[in-house]
Amino acid sequence: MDKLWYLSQISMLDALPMEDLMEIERMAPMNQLKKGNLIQTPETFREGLYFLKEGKLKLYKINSDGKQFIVSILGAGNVFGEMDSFSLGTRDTYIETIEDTILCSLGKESFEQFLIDRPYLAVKMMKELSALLKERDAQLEQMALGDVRKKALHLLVKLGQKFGVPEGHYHKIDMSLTHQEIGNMIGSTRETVTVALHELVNQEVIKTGRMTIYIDLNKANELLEL
DNA sequence: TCATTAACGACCC
DNA sequence: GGGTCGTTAATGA
Repeated sequence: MDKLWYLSQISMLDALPMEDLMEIERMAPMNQLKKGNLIQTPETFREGLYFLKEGKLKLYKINSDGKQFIVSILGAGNVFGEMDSFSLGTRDTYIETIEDTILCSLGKESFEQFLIDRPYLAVKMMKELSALLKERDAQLEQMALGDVRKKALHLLVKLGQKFGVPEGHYHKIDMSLTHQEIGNMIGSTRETVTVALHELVNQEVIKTGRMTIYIDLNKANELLEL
């Protein structure tokens, strides 16, 4: 597959002229990684900017009890990384591939110079960041005020919007999702998630299969409005 | 009252 | 046999 095509699919870069994409391509080597690969820990942190071309990553932290909290799931087209001038908040996180993944990395020096030469890219990055903030806000509200059923539903809506592929009046969430992982994402336990999902199935908001979930986004949003 | 803990059993690669 | 999923009784905030 063409490297330039991948770059043009990355939302933060999609406004860039072709010549800029070609320059990034020259600067940023491409890495292929297998599923289940731990690509960063708080100890092995490296500055730089990373573009996710294909596959999915999970970003998570581990608390003192050894419990895992999944901060975010990134898919193709997402960007992560950290350096002096700005931060995407990934410094102290573990980052692990949950699918076979193609990653493109840009060193700190090359990117900062690239950004200084192209102010319009900085504006684009601010838009990305503010969208991210807004999403975090909504998530925070659910985490603070909702019961587990609402937290789970809100999470599934987000995943459905990001990774959903239409199938009938449902969206299939295109990734392998265990109850344990959902628990890790909303700060709850597997058993509670199982019960909560079962209730949602009874309300016909979602359908479940083994490690897959289908969600009716319209019904789900109606339910969250209440 | 809602969620966690702990435990057991079933199902399926 | 390990990972996933369903259930339930006891306990906690």
